[in-house]
Amino acid sequence: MEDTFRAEASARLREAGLRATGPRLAVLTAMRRMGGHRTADEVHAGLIEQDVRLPRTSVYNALAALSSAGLVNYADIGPGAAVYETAGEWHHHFVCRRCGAVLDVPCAAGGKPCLTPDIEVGVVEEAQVIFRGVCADCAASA
Amino acid sequence: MEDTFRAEASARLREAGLRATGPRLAVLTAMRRMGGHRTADEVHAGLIEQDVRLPRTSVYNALAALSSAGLVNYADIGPGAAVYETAGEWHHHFVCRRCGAVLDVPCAAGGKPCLTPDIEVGVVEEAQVIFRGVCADCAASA
DNA sequence: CGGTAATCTGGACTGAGTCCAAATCGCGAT
DNA sequence: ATCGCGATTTGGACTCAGTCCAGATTACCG
Ligand SMILES: [Mn+2]
Ligand SMILES: [Mn+2]
Ligand SMILES: [Zn+2]
Ligand SMILES: [Zn+2]
Repeated sequence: MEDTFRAEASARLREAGLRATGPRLAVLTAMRRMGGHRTADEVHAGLIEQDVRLPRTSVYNALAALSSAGLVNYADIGPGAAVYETAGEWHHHFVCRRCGAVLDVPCAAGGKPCLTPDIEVGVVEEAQVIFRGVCADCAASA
Repeated sequence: MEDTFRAEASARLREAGLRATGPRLAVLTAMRRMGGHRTADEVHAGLIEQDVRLPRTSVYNALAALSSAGLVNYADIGPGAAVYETAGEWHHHFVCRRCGAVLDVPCAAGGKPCLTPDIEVGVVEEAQVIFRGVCADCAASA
């Protein structure tokens, strides 16, 4: 199970023209174990906790590679804050201005409808939708 | 003209429950003069160039206030990169991964399903859409 | 005009993200 | 299996946008 998981990941990395290296598989495994939205440093800490010693820089490198291979999704949550999550159903994010919570927001039309701007700007590779506001919990306690 | 501009801005700040202070009006004036998408530090530099001495922190404070008053728009362009622009027609942005260019993308008002989440997450105050890819110029020279 | 709370200031600080050159490793070719 | 080379990792230092704080100022109300 763990092995088939790593084998599949390796295959997908190579499909993307990337090498299936130790750090990349380690990061992916850690992310699957931790789940949810994680910052690069949280992933790093998670690895250390499991006695998987890996330089912080390598985590950044691995995340970039995994992201470009489509194995993890990247979400820019605000200045100086980015989170990663294992790639699943495409969705958007809601960020609470008060508590910083990040909530998943299903994409209304399914697929990636937002990938098509109304004007010709170039090759659009991804569209990120971020809702900002106050989450239900914070709104309640105010 | 310059005076009516400042008077209007003052009024709009007060409408938003904010004080019409020197730094805020100075920043807004500088942004109008410079135009386009500007980082906080570019605004700061622009002010210095006009012999308007203002601490960097104050520019950040002013931009936050102007943003919450709706006089300038804020766009999160990537980790550690945010740009501001004088508020006009609401629109989205395309960011080129190669050259970093930021292009305006008109918002097909109402046409984009993603602008309204279809689950209850809380009070949504804004939805930001960021397209990432390779701009036409960069695509041509490759 | 004061009084007062909002805002400004200057400076130090934080920490996510980046950069680089030497060492290592994955993998296609032999 | 083994080799060779280019992709990748590593460790460490570094950058610099953004934040934080406490004392000085200032806008605005009565
Ligand atoms: Mn998510
Ligand atoms: Mn714009
Ligand atoms: Zn919240
Ligand atoms: Zn470009």
